[in-house]
Amino acid sequence: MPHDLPKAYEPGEIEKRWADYWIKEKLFSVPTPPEGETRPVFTLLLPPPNVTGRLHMGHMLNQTQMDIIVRWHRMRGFITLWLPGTDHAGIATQMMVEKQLEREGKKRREMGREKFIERVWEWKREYGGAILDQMKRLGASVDWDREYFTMDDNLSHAVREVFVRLYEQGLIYRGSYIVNWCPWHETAISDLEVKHEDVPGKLWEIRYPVVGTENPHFSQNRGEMGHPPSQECITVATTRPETMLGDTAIAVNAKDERYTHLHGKKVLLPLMNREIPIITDELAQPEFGTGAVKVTPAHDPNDFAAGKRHNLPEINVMDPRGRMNENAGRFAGLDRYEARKRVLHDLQEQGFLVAEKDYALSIGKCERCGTVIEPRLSEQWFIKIKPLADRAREAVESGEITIAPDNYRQIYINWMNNIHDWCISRQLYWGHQIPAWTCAGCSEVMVAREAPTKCTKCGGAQLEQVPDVLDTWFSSGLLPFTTLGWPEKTLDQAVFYPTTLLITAYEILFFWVARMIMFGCHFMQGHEQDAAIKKASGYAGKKDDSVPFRHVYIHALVRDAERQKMSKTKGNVIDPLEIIERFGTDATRFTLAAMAAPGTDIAFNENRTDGYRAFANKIWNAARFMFMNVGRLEPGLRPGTAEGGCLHIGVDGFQAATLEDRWILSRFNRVTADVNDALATYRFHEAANRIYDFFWGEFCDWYLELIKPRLMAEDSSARAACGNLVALFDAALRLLHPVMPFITEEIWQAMQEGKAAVKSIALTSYPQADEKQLDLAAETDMAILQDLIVSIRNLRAELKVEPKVKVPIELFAHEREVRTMIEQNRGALERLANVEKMTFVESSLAKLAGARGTARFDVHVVYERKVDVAAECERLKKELEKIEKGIASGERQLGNEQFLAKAPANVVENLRKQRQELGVLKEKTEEKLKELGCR
RNA sequence: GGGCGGUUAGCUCAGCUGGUUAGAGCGCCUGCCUUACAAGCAGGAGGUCGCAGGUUCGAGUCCUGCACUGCCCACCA
Repeated sequence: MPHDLPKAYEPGEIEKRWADYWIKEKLFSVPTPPEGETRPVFTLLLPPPNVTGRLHMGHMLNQTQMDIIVRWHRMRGFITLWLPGTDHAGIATQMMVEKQLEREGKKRREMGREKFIERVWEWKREYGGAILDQMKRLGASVDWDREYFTMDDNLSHAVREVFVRLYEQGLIYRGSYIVNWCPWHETAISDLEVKHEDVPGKLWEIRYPVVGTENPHFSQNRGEMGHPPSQECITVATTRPETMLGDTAIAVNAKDERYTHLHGKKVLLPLMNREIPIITDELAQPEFGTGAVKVTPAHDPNDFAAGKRHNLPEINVMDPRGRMNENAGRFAGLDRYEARKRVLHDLQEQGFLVAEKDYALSIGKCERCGTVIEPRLSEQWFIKIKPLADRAREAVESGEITIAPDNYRQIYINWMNNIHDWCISRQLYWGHQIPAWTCAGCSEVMVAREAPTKCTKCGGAQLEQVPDVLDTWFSSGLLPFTTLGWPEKTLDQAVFYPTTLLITAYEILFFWVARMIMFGCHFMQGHEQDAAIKKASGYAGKKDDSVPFRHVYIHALVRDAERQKMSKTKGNVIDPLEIIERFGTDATRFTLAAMAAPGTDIAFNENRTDGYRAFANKIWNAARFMFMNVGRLEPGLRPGTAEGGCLHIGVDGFQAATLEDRWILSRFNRVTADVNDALATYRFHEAANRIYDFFWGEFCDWYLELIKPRLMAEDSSARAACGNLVALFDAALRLLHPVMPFITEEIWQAMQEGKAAVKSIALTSYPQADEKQLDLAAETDMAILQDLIVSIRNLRAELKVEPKVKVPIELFAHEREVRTMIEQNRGALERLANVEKMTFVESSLAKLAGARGTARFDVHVVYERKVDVAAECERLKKELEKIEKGIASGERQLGNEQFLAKAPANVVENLRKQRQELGVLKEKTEEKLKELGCR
């Protein structure tokens, strides 16, 4: 194995090389398993990034977590499928191409649908792969052979099938309703795509004269805004005065006595000079404002509902671009805001404007372009959501799907309970066109799998497909089964569906996760009951399940170092590729993993990444140290096979010959148990930190230092140490691999010298803890030895012993076994504490200057340099204070009968032991204080 | 208007079901190029765990209130 690594750790070159290798060798491709396959299956669907996307930190966190989990499962023997793909992202992509066209002076509508779509495909072919290329740099171990695009033929076919089935089941309907309309995109968008923003605004009060009345206060009204009319008026308030042009009623509450006398009368709509009725409806609440409200059914959802109740006309006064249309009289053609100004001006001039008040309002904006949403009446397609949502809620309530962290479970359930019908049609070109055709003759609308040739109603042959396309989330909601071949019945579905896990950001819990659950539960009901598939797949015992996945893990948001949400407008976006360029993918991945405590957002701080690059460098140099020694002592030595993931004593070349061997083996098993445990519950930070502490703080700081003397001996014990080193290093690399795939691959491959049984460390076994390899005695002894070494280093520092000078020490051990243990590890002690001569004495040394006492031993550094008495006194006093505090609290508890009665035995036992040790320490410390003459 | 989270060392954060004297990294101070690593090694300083109550033998951890802060959801003119 004398494989020399370059002296400097340079992640860039290494990472690029292995990322290419993994793809070229198709290491993570998962063919449909053969008949009779019995290994457990792990399936994960990559949340498809938009084709227009550029990799950001959120993606990277998401992918790091997924890749960790995926690699971990693969190494534990699961058939592990991670399915990648991209989303056609209707609005986003169309916008991108439209902007491109704009620069050429072209417009989408002028170009026409077909040409435009062809243009989008061109764009997609050219730029659409960017985000997946960026993913490759992250090391994501996805199956590239199965890469999909949501507009692929097979997926589009599935989308049509789903649409038709839902329509046939009465779960899709079409109609004119108020939708969120984006005047910039000129399309409807769903509730979820509207972002609300609180802004200071105005509330205008307008009065509508009641037909056939006199204003009793006519004369007194002079002096108000404008010239008041001579009739009695009803005053209403609005934040969108331009919509008054489409008013078709005034509503008052039936219980509101102020207006009883006006029931059944009409008002004259100002500016439009249209008579509209006064209706009684609960829409008007007596407590609010004047208690009267204008009703504009075509521009407000509440008014729309009231309009339906009273059979009011619906007058749409705006066109798709947010300009007033022909229904707006002389305001036609004006932009809605210009119209607002003019309307207000005219109202005031004519005496109808009563007041203008400051008012805090929440306005909805299009999440993509920021244009203020116009609630607007239009014909759209909807999914009747309740039946789907009920089942989707149940799937989570029943535990068929788990959602972690737990609080998101309730959020999900609440949302499902308050859900509204989903508007799925978009007035875009780019997307899955709705499989519905309109007859030019009789206007009949037909939904069908293939284009019909003649009208089912009138027989006419002039049919045109409905121009609308489907909401992007409609198709992505189907991915868990459509990517596995649905609507055909496939072996892939039987094997890989339900997928195992979904890891995603909170942001798309409703957009995507909820929709997948609804669609999955609906369409995959009973899929596993297909006997033929079941038999062929060999998965007969698989739990029946229609859900798209069994577990959902919601990860945190990545913020900037100041905890601000990253956004382009703020200009605080951290580019992961730039971070990777500077610190390496491994260090960046490690940062994200180490900071990903469930439930809390991550403030990305590159200082941390810098620290983890240092960690990678540490590993690198430890490897160089290993190679140096192995090359010298045991060339040709390679790690064992590590079948089953354990560190096999003997088989894998590890021999627990010495204290440090027993200790490191025990510690390795502990860290292994902890890491496996942490990953099982998505505690990525814990997994990462445990490995970090083990590798650096135990393996490098202590184990490597401890075996150096053995390695230098050049005899059989040196070769044994070599064997241990290789076995441990190999195991540690496997443990770390899911988090830092590149550096572990590089070193592992070097260790294998091209003779490995498998093509990558990714295909080896993950370490599993073995309880039999835990060694409490070794851990206790090692702790004492470490304590002793640190104590001596401490004393040396206090005595200001020159770093290079070896000092003699005197030791007193309270117990014979401790003395024996120390004697047996004399070499280690002398080396690590820079000791030259060790002498045991028979009585306490604690009170001597240059000495330190613990409950187990006293150690005295023999050195003539005068102790700094004042500093020593200071330190001792502080320590004594601490000890006394400890004793006091221990005493308090141990003297408390309730405590003795109620606390668990081990707690009491530990406290007693601790109390006793503190007693010894206190005595020693006091004695020493006295000896030094401290006051 | 509802709901959820955060507040622990100078900074960034751990601390899972309450149990020894609350941890890490970075930064800071002191000393070292000790033959894997100065991207390193050794040692050190630094915290009344937001505030006030309560439950408990025992609270950073559970409960209540308050303060500050962030996020999500909501068709009130």
